Amino acid sequence: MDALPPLNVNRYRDTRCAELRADHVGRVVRLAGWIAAKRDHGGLLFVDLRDPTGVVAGGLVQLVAHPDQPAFAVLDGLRLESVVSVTGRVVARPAETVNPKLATGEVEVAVEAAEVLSSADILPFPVERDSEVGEENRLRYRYLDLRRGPLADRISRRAQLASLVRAHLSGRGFLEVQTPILTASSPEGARDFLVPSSQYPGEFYALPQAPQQFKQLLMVGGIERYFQIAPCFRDEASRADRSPGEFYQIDLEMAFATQDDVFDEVELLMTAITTGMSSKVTGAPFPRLTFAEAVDRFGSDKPDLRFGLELADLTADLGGRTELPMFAGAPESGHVIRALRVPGAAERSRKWFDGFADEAKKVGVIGTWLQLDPAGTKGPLARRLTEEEVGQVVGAVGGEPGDAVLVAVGPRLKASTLLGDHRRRNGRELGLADPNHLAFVWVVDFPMFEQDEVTGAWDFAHNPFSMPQGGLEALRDLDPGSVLAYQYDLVCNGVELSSGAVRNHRPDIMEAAFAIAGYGPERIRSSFPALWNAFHYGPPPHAGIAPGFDRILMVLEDQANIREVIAFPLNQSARDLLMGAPSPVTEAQLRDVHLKVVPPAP
RNA sequence: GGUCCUGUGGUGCAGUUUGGAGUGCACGCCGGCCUGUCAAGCCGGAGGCCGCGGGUUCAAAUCCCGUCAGGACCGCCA
Repeated sequence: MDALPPLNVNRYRDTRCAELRADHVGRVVRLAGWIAAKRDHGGLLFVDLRDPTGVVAGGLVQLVAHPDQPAFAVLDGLRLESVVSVTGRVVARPAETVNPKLATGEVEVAVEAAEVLSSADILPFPVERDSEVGEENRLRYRYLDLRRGPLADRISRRAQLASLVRAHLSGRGFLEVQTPILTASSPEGARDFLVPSSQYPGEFYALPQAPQQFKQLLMVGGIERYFQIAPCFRDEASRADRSPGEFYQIDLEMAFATQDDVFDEVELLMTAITTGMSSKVTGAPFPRLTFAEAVDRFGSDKPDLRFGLELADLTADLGGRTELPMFAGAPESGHVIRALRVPGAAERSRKWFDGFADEAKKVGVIGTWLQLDPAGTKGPLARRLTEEEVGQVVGAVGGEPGDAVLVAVGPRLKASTLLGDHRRRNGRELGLADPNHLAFVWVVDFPMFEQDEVTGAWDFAHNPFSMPQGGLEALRDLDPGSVLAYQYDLVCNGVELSSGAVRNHRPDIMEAAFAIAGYGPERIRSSFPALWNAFHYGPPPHAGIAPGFDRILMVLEDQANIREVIAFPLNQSARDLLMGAPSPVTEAQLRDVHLKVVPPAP
């Protein structure tokens, strides 16, 4: 049990539930808390009192009231979750009634007096009982959900993570700097949340999507190492691991630093976090995969490395060699033939396999398969390939009787990620991933540019401020598609925890990069004036990263949904069911900020 | 912007596939009994526009269309 916080002894209480042990027997104590449960025997009333220490920390004690005391009627008349202050004597429980499930189970408090501090209405859902409750209700009555142990525990772990991060990074010489919440809208990235200015009609602040430009400006300002547990705001759709609206990053940046320097610091930080907050196994240094390897071997830029099931490449073996046009023509059209083993899937329904083929079709890939039925290989490929070729496919993926082999033919990224999605889903369904392992991996060497499929135009694949590998020469001499960026992701158990980069601090290289993306220098100047100007007054080379604070906690706490590690989250559609946000405002408020609402056309 | 899943007393579910009386389970709520429970037990009771609107049908919780709400995913998230 963690140490209890200091106690203010006052008229409400002089002792906490979690403190009560056998050596308190005989003492008269005053406790305050919530009525967690009542067991009424007519001539005897048991009340479980839960105080703010919480059930998780053992803050639950049994009170006993007898009908000859006035306290009996007081407690008997209260609903669950009412708040009381009770005075009574700590007594040892008879040996046969000791409750080993309670930390305080050797004793109970014989109530002499009870004062009602507040009484509760009928509850919208059971608070104490460990039952499933719909998430809508949990969000609407978040304060009741917080009283239930698990969420409260995660919120307390969140605080622990925050102080651990601060202590560690401060100890490593990082300076915590707060950056503005009201700033300027930036043309890149997600949609901004806008805040209208009352002083300047028609002008707006924006909430920062990340303190990206500020942290780079801090580098120019001579701060050598910066960090912040930074709120980030993006007006974008949510996912299970992506909170709509707002989230937190452990934002950090280092001057005169290389990619390896950032990796070293982050490995120290992550190790401090995992050893301090988890019994899960991990090890530094973290392995590194290039983006290309990650896609080729795992079909994902955020692979879960806790299990194998690597993709096999059959392009060289089967491409151009068979009678099948879809295979035969693959190499010359620049397509790949990739295969994934799905353990034990030979007997899956036709619908399941057809579903795979449909998914493939949707992304412009041919999806086909083999079913390694012990009685004979089935599936469309079995009929079309020679026995030797079937053997090649099976051998490449390590297929065993009873498995299925999914095969995708198409453009490299699309064919691979299609199979990568199945790898991830099957890994989850089959329980292949060791839940006690944290498989960190650096994914490095992301491409600098990507090409629009339709127009053929090049654009930045990720952060336009990343330093291209090879600098000016690479931008000048290489095909844009083969320029790599000093851009990296930290991935753990299939979750993208952070993204970072060595920044491009050189205006000349920046101009060259923007030129490839079709932008003139005036575009940089008008879009990022502060950074552009600052970079003309001696910016140091710098690099950084921003691990997602909420996501780290999700992984540590084994939560599938990010709302489970946030005290007051928005729901999937970015509504706050508790506070009722967003909400209309008055005409007067709109006038103040010079806005008129135009309802969307029906 | 799109696809899919869900919506049944206060809560969590079953019933929907194959239309036939609001039929059921657990918890909670109200009342009664009960002196050792700890998910207390026993007896009784109240509580429902089956999310909402429209359609098909002799008949709709059930089938169809629309809509609203919650969730998962795609797009999106430099």
